[in-house]
Amino acid sequence: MRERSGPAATIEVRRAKRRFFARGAEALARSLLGCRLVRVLDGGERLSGIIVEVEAYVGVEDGAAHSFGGRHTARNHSMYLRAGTAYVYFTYGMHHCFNIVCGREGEPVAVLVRALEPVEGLGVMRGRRGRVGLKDHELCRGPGNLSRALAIDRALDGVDLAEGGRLWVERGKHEGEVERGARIGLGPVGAWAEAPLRFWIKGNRSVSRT
DNA sequence: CGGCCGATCAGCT
DNA sequence: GCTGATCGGCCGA
Repeated sequence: MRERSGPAATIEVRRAKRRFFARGAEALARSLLGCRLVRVLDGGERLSGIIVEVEAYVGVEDGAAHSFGGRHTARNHSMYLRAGTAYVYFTYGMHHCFNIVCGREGEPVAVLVRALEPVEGLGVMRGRRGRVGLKDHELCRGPGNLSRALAIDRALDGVDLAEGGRLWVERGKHEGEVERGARIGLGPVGAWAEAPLRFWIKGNRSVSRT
């Protein structure tokens, strides 16, 4: 069986507006697959990739979410801002994870973007990853790697994707099947550990796990 | 290929 | 003091 090698999606150069983000995490997660995440660096370099893997964190009832039980701290404050806000947090002492806030205003709901298929700026991404010999499909595979490749860190926590000039989403469609399964890396959070809230494009090589 | 583990630090108990 | 929405190197099979 042959792996697909073409791009995962057809992109329209149409920036996602507030309304696109203002819905539940599971619905947004599915719709983000096939969209393009675009990042413009201070120097003007443009980096982008097609979103191929996401996880939904559905709100205060979600035992695996940073906002579980209404927890509201300095770290997760962005989750309480309006839909379309970036929630970027630092974890394991060395990695950043990039999320898109969704839901109704004030509801701490978000989608974690776990992997991209690189489209623009692969050379810059490769340099930023700092590891030699990476294949294209490894550049943005995994939430920490994606953040590193696109220069996403806490400086972007709280920025508005529906307004901002350095980070946004372009609507796109993909043709592959969507698969779903348990989210990755969760601790003992009961039934929430098994909830099938991770979504990915079947067969795409940039997906972190299959 | 799969499991183990260290890195490294902010947030929380 | 412990743990984590991770990653990659190392080890053994």
